[in-house]
Amino acid sequence: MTPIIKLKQGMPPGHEIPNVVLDRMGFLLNRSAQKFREVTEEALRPHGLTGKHVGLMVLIRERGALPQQEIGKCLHVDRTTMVAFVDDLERLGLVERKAHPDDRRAHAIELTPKGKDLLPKALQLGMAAERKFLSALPPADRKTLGRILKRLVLHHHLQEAQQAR
Amino acid sequence: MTPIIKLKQGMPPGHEIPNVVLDRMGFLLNRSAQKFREVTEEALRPHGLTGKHVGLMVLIRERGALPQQEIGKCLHVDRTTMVAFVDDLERLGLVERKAHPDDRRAHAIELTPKGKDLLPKALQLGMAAERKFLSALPPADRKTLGRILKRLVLHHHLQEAQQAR
DNA sequence: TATTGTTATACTCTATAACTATA
DNA sequence: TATAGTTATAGAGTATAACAATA
Repeated sequence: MTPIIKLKQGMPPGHEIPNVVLDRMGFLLNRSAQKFREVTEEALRPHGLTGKHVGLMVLIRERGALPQQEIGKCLHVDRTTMVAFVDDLERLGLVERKAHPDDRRAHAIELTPKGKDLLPKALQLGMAAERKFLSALPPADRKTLGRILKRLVLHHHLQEAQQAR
Repeated sequence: MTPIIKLKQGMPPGHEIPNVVLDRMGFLLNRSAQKFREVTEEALRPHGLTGKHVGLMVLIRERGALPQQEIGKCLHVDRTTMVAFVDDLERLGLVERKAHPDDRRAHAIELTPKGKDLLPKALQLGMAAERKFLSALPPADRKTLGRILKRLVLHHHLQEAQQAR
């Protein structure tokens, strides 16, 4: 005999996220960021890349060759962490540490031909993952989410830059 | 001589976040979640708590004594990770592992009087941190952000629950 | 003296595998 | 046989301290 009152589709009873938790911004942001990373990494894994790697390459494509710390300051990545990221990309043959023309301490990180070649494909995979991640939202909400988060992140970035002087 | 054209306030030249980066949802979500955690942890540090600890306590207050895995499923925390969280809170004297009435394998995690006492204060600190974090946004946007993220997180939670059968 | 890149190191967050005591 | 809790362990992600080369 099938029960007349159905359980909410696909939800094991008792494991719903309670509202006290769903109303906490920290929980929402953490879960969202975590899930997004999962989806993106799954999409980029065949190329041995993460979203951060792709972001780094996009930045270089837009700005031209940059020293590691310059990249780190734009992407909010520590200089010691930058070493590993650039190591990864260099090992994959996607970027190269060239000599910096004005400062012999610094490197100029450049995209290799292979990097320039792969980047559009990687970006495409990343954007497909993003669409998949946002698929539950109506298009207007996707745009709104981006707008609000952008404002929030810019605010805190600016604030930290002011404190750093 | 003061320059007539002022730099954008507080922004060291060249370290703006480029638009190619600001348009990536992964970057926005990661930075937001990371910054939120910073602000929250700063507020709760005097009590030796993180946002997750407070979330755990709130859940118990709402639902009553629960086994660790039950809590973990609501908060999306692995059972091995739950051990450490409950250890932390027990060490602080805020929760207690009681015997579960129906299952001698399981614990019933309860708030101690000290936990019940501290929780409102901890929640208050957490919410103040949240307000500080969101202060750059107009009130309507704060509400909208919560609504959109809630929908997103619920969608993925539901989807994972369906796949887990 | 300060800065770029580097290494070694450590800390947080999280998950996997294997164990124990129950069910 | 499966499950609740535990332990040991390992992997990401990130940061601090100290160092060499250079500014």
